[in-house]
Amino acid sequence: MGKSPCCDKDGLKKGPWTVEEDKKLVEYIQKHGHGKWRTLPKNAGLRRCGKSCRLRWTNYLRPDIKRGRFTFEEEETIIQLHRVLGNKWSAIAAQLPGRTDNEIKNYWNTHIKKRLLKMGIDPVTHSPRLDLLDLSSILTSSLHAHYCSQFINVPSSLNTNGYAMNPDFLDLTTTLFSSSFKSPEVTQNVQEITPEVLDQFQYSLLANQLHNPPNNSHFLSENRPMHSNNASEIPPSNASNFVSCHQNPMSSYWQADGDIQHQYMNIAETSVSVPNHGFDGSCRSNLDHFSSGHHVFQSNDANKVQNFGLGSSLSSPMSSSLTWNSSSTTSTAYLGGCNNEDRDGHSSHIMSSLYDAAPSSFFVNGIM
DNA sequence: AATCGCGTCAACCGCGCGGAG
DNA sequence: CCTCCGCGCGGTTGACGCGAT
Repeated sequence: MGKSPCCDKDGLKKGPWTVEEDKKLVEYIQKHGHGKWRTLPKNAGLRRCGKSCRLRWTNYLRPDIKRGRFTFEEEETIIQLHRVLGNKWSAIAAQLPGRTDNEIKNYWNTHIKKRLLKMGIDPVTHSPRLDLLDLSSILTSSLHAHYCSQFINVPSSLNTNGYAMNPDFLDLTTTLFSSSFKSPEVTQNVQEITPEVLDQFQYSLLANQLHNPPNNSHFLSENRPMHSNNASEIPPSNASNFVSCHQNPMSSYWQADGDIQHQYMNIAETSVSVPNHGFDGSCRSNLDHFSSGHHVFQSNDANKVQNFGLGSSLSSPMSSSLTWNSSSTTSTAYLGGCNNEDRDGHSSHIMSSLYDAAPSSFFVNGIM
């Protein structure tokens, strides 16, 4: 037996609501409360179906509806929750007072989803995928690459807080990629990354960051020796900068792991790999956190990374890391965060946020 | 000025779940 | 149990506005 329609469709109005209809609905609900949606339109004198009335009320007329653009914090929360909950819009909406599931769904589909895709992030799995990366748009900013590669300090316009750009950042990704991605064994759906591509990518990230600085982030540079790691150092001195920038305690946290402090980022994570000086190319990938056969770091050998590709999908990688050792340094790069430490105990951290266009807020802290 | 293409978002539609009888 | 009903959810549609041509 088929389900009976919620109401008789004949003679019922569809389409946009008029001011008059809104008024009738609001007045009725204020007087009698909502619920009984099937009978509500008749009682309220509306030629609409109950479903339409409910939708109009919950998505538009409800007094606690919040209007206006989504804030940074709201967007960040949506991304985080979507990563955990998927397309459970009502569950996500429950965490955002005044926002409706419909509004969040629309905003996701029209803004966030596109932005993630453009950045090479799979909006379903929240994993980095280079095959989704809109290199053309990113490389547009590589017109500035030459400019960016020539300076060490951030231009004065961005240097108001005395923060200087870490020059080593310019070498970071290229070294790792050129050391690790020479294998021809690039599987299907995995895009090979050449040093040239990476050069452009690396510089364009920087260029994009410099030309589109998110209003809530800073370039940071801080010489901070890390001779000892005790509880009092967690979070480290720069963590407060990060947290305050995002004003969302969910967005990052710190964790001690032996001699190295790890900085994690919970919002959609990206793959920012940070090789250090003296890197000898001996890598070890840590795939423990990956729950599917597709992974970002493909390892043919327990101790060496032969391929570094972006897999077709990742299922819920809560965090992932790439660890490598060289004669002088130990580094761990996280998707979304990185921590470097050399033999002398100096550390550097790189964080990326996916809030704006291509990784929008890099936190570059400390250099030996 | 007219047309086209695209982005946005309110509204619709179909489906499924849970409760009542 | 089974059926019906009310409701909520998520996917999709289509009207509208705006910028580009």
